[in-house]
Amino acid sequence: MKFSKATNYALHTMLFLAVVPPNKLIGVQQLAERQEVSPTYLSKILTKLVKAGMIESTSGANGGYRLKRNWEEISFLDIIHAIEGNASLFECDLNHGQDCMIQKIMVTAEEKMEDYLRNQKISELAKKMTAVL
Amino acid sequence: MKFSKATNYALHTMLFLAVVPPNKLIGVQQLAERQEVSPTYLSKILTKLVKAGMIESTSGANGGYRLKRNWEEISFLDIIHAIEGNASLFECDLNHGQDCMIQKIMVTAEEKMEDYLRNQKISELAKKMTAVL
DNA sequence: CAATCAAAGACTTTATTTGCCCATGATAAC
DNA sequence: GTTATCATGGGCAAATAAAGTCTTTGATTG
Ligand code: SF4
Ligand code: SF4
Repeated sequence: MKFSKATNYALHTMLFLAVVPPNKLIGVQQLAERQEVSPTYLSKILTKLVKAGMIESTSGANGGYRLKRNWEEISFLDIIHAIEGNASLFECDLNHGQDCMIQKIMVTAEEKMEDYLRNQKISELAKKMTAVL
Repeated sequence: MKFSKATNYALHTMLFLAVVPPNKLIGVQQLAERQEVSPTYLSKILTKLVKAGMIESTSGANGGYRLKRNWEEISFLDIIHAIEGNASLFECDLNHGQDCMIQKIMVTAEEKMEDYLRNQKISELAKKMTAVL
């Protein structure tokens, strides 16, 4: 029960892209260096973000990644789901019907966390961070 | 990022012990059968609960497990922490100081979930379940 | 066409979880 | 006291998941 490193990398990447000059293309190498992770591994994570429609990529020389138009609305939860999937944190094999109280409690607990993360937009965090500089 | 099966087993066991006649000793075999898990594995989980002070065990013939005196106060969160540990769900290698906004958001999110789970006592859930019978 | 860069698939390594086996120790019944 | 029962503990094996590597392909720039 831990967030994966992949999620960590995705959050940092998104935040970095949100702070950098808009529409500027950033290569995977530069992103990987900052986070001390191998470019090939980070590449896979970035591809997930592309498929989730959060960033777009440009191949070829001077290519790289940048945020998509709707990026202001992207939340922490969006990023986490893009990497970790949408499955529930709690699952049981013997499914005794939908009115199981244990499941209800566990699912509700997860939703408490998700409700908060859904309201944390990277755009707002980026604003706060640039204000500090 | 998922709750382990061990946590699942622990929750079910605690709830079962809360529904059963008080002070009655239940052996690991009976607990394991209900949950379709091997007794040997469940045994290790139960030992964790014993060490966490939530249940007590009696060796020898007719031995088994039962809840401890303060069991009415035990919450879902207590059980989860007993099994999964107390470490934060989000951790980064490069620790850039305690005022990192990413960490703050992730830790706060986790606390939202924990706040809810802390208020879900197994005693109250047991009450509701016996009311249904 | 040559250099650069993302995408994708196959693969290896590492870590964690889950589960089993067996020896040990405690307790009750006989 | 001997035997049956039951928890505890260590070590080990299998299964699963996470993390990371390598290599090929294909797109774009210049
Ligand atoms: S009691 Fe609820 S959580 Fe447990 S196995 Fe049945 S449905 Fe799943
Ligand atoms: S920015 Fe925050 S979360 Fe990221 S590595 Fe630094 S301290 Fe950790």
